[in-house]
Order: sequence, then structure tokens, then C-alpha cells
Amino acid sequence: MKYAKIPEITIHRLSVYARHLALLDMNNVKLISSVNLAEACGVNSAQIRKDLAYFGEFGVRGIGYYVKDLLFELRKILGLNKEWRLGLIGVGNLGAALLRHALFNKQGYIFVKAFDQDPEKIGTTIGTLVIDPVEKMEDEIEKVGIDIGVIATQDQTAQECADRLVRAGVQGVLNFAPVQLKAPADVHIENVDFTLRLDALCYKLTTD
Amino acid sequence: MKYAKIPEITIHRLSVYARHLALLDMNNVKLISSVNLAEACGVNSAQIRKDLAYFGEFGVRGIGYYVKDLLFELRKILGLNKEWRLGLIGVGNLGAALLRHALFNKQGYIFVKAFDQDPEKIGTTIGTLVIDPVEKMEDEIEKVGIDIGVIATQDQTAQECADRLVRAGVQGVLNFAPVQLKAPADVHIENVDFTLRLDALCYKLTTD
DNA sequence: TGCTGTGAATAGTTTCACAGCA
DNA sequence: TGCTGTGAAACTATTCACAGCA
Repeated sequence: MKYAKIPEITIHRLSVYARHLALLDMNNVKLISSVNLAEACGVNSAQIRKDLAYFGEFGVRGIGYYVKDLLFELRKILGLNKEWRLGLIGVGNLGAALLRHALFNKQGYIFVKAFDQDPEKIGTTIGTLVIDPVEKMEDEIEKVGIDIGVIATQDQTAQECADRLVRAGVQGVLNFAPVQLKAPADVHIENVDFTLRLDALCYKLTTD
Repeated sequence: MKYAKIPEITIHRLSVYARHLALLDMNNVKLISSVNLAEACGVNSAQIRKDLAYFGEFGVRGIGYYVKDLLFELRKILGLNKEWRLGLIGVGNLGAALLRHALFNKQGYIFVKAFDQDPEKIGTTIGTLVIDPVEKMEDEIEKVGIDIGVIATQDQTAQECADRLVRAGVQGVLNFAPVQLKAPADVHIENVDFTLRLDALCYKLTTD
């Protein structure tokens, strides 16, 4: 399935396409052309065709793409055709909000563990999850198994958490702390950093 | 100050550099070379020098960059040398977490308004902010003035909120809803979309 | 000497334009 | 006819390599 090195940005766009296709599918749209999909996703239509071409031929010439089929293929490419087990580190404002966020469960993402260092929080429940002490992180992860660690701690503790996740054998990290985490090359880190986005907005608002 | 069209990605990196410089400054580091800063930020040193070259010459040959000076310049370039007034739309789990998030106030970002449609929430207080009804959005924004609207509503209402913000004259939008918002060209939209990041993680974990 | 600033070379990405096929 | 798939062209971004200067 993976012929060449796929650009990261292509993967991000596939995810956007998949999202829009899911919407179309929900509205019972059966067929879409690259031009229409491109318009909805804010890209050039050749872009979409090129992105898809990395992985195969999913369209029908003269017709377009069958929404359900393409959605299925994209979800398979992205690896979304399975359930992903998440572990949350840091149940502060943001962490708790993530736990309660409906979108996760809807999309095949499921939080199976939550850790915090605050004795006041340990043992309390959010949704159906009991908050465990960070000290038990390695043991608990070993026990239940998680695919992705979600770091939502204070900036200063983020690196330490990442190290513990790595030690526990976790290979994927979603990091909400605005710090540059260091980890071995085989560990994948994605940063969600809204302060960077805010800064970019300020730049644009300042210059134009 | 703005000679040519600056790539968006350069702006993002400047923000990362600024963050690291702030850290260095806090630790009383006076001087840093592009090689050292590059290492800390995970980029090539020529990249840093090129990024800076868009805006001027900030270094000293044979020496490097004075941390305080460069930080000051970067903050000026990004427009962070003023206070930015934010308005929150949607005080759900995520919205409330953002309001309580310390980082914002620390960095010159300040929430001055919060709106929600839920009658149960309207009139209640989070921190020092009273939650206003969405219906009053245009009036209230006119009254107090905000620079950036932060959308943290349900996906289905995000576009409507964006439209109202635009009508109220807001030119910057930080959107947390995983939808592609439409707005006039002079309105700047930045998306914070952690589901896209999660999808990218899944792809990487699936393929390697 | 040891750094920055930058032209030139390289690498990567997007768009065009059209052949090929249902 | 009207779309996809794709080679080629255009554009953009990154890295190299070194001149220039404190």
C-alpha cells in the first residue's frame, strides 16, 4: 500500500477529505468529483487526485468517486478501521475536557486510562474512568495496553511524562503542552499547540 | 518590516523560536548561536538564519544572537508586544478549559467575553467572566471590542458563530471545531484540530 | 577564529494540461 | 462527454557552502 515516502501534509489532507466524505455520506450523497471535494476542502482538485494516487486508483473516469468507497479506503489508509486506545496524562482543565469530549469515542478513539499526580484527583471518576496516580503509569499501561499517550500536563512535566510513556513502550504521543518533546526516533509525536496558532493570527492581524 | 510574502511556516517557526528564547531568557542565558537554537527547536540552523533574514539582521557575526534582543524583535514581528482581546463562543468542556487555561493571560492574551446558548450557563461565572447569551454577541462585541473570536462550539454551530463574528467585525478567528469554516478573504482563520493530529498519529503507527 | 547572512544548489510540493477511459 | 490519473512545468522551501565581518 505504501509505495513511496508520503508527505506528511498529504496525510493531513486525506484526513480532511475523509471528514468531508463522512459528512456527505451522512447526507446520502453517493458520488463526488475531485473538483467538488476540492472546493469543499479548500484545495486544488489535482491536489486531491495526486494525494490519492500515492495509494491507488479509487475513482471512475468520467464519473468521479463513490463516497462510501473512498471513505472506506481513506479510513483504511489512515488506520482508522480499528479502535485506538488512548491514555491521558494530566487531568487538569484541558485533560478533563478531552476526556468528556464526545468526538473521541465517536471516531474510534477511546480513553482507557487517565493519570494525574494530584492526590485530590486520584481515585475520582470522570465519565467511566477512575483517575490513577502517575506513579503507576508504567504498570497500568503494561496491564491494559494503550496505543497513544495524550499529554495534557503542565509544560514543565511534559517531558518527564513523555519519557515514562516511552519507557512503558508507547509509540504514539499526542502532546498538548507547548514544548518540544524529545523522544527516540521510533516514537511518533504530534503536537497540538494552540498558542502557535494564536501567534500566527496575531501576525496576520498585525501585518495586513 | 514586511518586504516580501513571508511563508506561513516561517511564522510558525518564529513562534517556536520565540518560545525557546523566552525559556533561555528565564534561565538567564544571554547569548545563543543559530546552531544551538536550531538544535533545541528541531530545525536546521540555516533555516533559522533564513527565517530571520526576511525581517532584518538580528545577529552578530562571530558571536551569535543576544537572547533578550532577538526575543524582543520576534515578539514585535509577531505582534505580541500588545494585549490581544479574545472572545469565547461556546462554554462547553473545551471552552471552559480554555477560559481557565493559565497560558493565555500569561502571554498577552486575555478573554474579555464568553458566550453560550445554554440558558443554564448564561449568567454564571467562570473566573472573572460572566457568560453572556449568544444572541447578544454582536452588541456585546461592539461594546467591548475584541480582536479574536475563539470558536469552541459544537461542529454544527461553528459556521453560524463564524458568520456572527464576521458580522460583528471580528477579523481573527481561532477555530477548535473540526470543520472547514467559510469567511471573507479579509478574515483570518486558524484551525486547532486535534482529531487531524490523532489521525496522523494513527497513520504513522499503522504504517511503520 | 567563529559566527552570521546569503547566493546557489537541491529537494519537495503544487498546479497545469492533457491522454486515457467509462 | 466528463471525469480520473499523471507527466511535465512551475513554484516553493530547505540545505549547502562560503564570503564577510566582529
